[in-house]
Amino acid sequence: MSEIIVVQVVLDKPLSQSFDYIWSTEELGQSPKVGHIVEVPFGRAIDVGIVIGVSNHSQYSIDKLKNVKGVAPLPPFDSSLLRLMNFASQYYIHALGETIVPTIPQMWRKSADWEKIPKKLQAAANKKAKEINVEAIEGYISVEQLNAEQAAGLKALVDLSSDRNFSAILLQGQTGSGKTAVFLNWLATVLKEEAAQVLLLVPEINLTPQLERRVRAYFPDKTLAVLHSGVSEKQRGVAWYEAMTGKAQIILGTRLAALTPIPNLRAIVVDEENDPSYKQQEGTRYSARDLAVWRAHDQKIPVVLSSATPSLETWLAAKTARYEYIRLDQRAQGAQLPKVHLINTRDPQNQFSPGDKNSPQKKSLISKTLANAITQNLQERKQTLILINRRGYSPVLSCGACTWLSACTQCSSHTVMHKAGALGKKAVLSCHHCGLVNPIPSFCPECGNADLKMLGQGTQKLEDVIEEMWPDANVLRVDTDSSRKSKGAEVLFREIHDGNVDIVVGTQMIAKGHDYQNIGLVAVLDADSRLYSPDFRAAERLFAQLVQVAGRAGRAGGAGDSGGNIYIETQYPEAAVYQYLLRHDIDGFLAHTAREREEALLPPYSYQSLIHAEGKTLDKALQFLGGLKGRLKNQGLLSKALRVYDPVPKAVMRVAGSERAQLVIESESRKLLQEVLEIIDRDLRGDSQGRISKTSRIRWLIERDPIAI
DNA sequence: AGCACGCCGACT
DNA sequence: GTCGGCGTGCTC
Repeated sequence: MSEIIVVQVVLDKPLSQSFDYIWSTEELGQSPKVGHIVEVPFGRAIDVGIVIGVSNHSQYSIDKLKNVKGVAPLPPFDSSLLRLMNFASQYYIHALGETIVPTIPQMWRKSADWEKIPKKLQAAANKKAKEINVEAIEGYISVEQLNAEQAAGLKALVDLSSDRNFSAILLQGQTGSGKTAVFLNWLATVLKEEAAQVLLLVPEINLTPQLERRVRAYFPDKTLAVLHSGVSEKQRGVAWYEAMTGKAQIILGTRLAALTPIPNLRAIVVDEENDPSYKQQEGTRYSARDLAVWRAHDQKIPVVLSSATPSLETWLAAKTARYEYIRLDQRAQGAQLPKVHLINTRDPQNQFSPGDKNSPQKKSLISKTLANAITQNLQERKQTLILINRRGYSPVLSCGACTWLSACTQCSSHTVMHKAGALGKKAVLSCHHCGLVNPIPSFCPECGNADLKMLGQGTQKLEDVIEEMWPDANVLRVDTDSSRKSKGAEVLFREIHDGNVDIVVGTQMIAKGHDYQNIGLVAVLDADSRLYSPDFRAAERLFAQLVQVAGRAGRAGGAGDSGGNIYIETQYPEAAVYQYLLRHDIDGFLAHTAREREEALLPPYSYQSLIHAEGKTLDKALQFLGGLKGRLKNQGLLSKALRVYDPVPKAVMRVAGSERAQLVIESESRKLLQEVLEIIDRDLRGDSQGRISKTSRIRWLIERDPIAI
């Protein structure tokens, strides 16, 4: 009888250990390899897991071991991918199985599907062959079409990446400076190597069919694998397979693509690297941007971080020569930077007075100065984009007689009024935190008064106001509600692009990566509201968003074109974020922010971590974290070098019925922080089942490098 | 995490 | 009498 084979398998459970199984080579038809995706019985269920070790003995009694039931018809994960997964698991303090399994597309997680897979792959291949023939017709943008600056940027990139070594490169340039053309041309040089594969990461909302088409047009003879949550499960499964088997040369996707197996990976691009959507906010809370840099370093390949407004982390690294630095400062094709106008809403001159003609019936966020500018822009037959960061009709309903405000029964937040037709047939109150939708009461639930008023305004109400102020204009609303109703945002963007719309009202969604041709004016109505957040990154995020929307204006660049205008309504025009924007001084703003952070010892001058706690009552959550802090203190772990703050309630303290608190830990030493987080993990696990404390019934979570505090 | 097992409270 | 609450322990 041949020797027994035991494999260690990790599963998608919050358990740090692996489980041993018998591997029957005879039954499974192959010998085991680390990285195999397998199906195993676990408890009374059948689960999918990853082989992380092979041996011929077990700590566990052999006769209690169960057999591996099946192996996925896939090559095993290679060692470099497993290194990446191991790193992510350790760094983000999440079990290995929980880190790996969710990155596997559904179709490869069920053995029932495994048999059907050859057929599916063939069908997909046939379909693809047809598509490519159509798309190859589109234009191929060659090196020759780059301007001098772009060509120099491309040459610098090629030079930096020619020696098969790690380098991280910041490619910084304004919207319209041609960053995309530069890095696509660079990727083309990398792809001259026959089997080479490249990874192109884009933020969530940027991965549009438009961009996909552009990439396809650049690389008509390469296979493209597109990975994001929007593509169907089946397509995702096929794309992932093509990436993993080397069939696809270009892997284009959102953050989840950062963890795709890519055996011949030669280069990575992270587009709009500062975008917050690179940070996963559930499960293993990784930063795809950071993992991309780690992966490039581990595999000794170049990674390009591209942005108009780099994150402070990246910008400082480039300034201090830890990263390479390539800049594109010209706006291509003679397009000018838009002129920035700050409208001080506290100045009565800017506001409507009751007698003004054109004054809206309803009280509106649109100031007189802005209204005049919009009227003029309409007369010039250019499109207007109006941004307001609030979905719905009215952010809160209030009682005219008492102090009642519409609030969610499950969360500590107000419920937003949505107009009839937006979320259902009738107008409703909806909670944007838990999704709860309730009918609108006819009377105040507190005092019975029937006079309920709407406070403030969202996209829906603004749409009404605009239709009233400019009755002849075609108005289109673009937000998650309206794009869900029609067939996705793409249809709406098409409308704008085709010039069927005069005024667009929408959330930040409309600012992302779309090349509108005829926007003469962009207005931002509630910019200040984004500064009220206690999060120290609020200004940095607002600045990046404003630069991005400003980039939407004045792309037409026709002869004698004024280059577009952006109007920002604010009560604080003197605030740094607006003043630097006024001068288009991105580096000035980043330098200013860097000084502030350095003084306060905030990231990137320190590293942070967050311990989340969630339970039945706020007190219990706070006590739980307080207890943890006490134990850390007793162990002598608190110091000037490792600061543990007091537990505090979260900004939205109550969500879906449970109450939440958090605790911030901060250190200048990444290593020290890591060590302490591992101690905390062990401490909390000691009294927990998975991630729920046994004694206090508190659900807890350690988050590394949080982006919102 | 899921799930079974087990021990106390108000109900057809 | 029992249905079901959730505290406790286990999963190779």
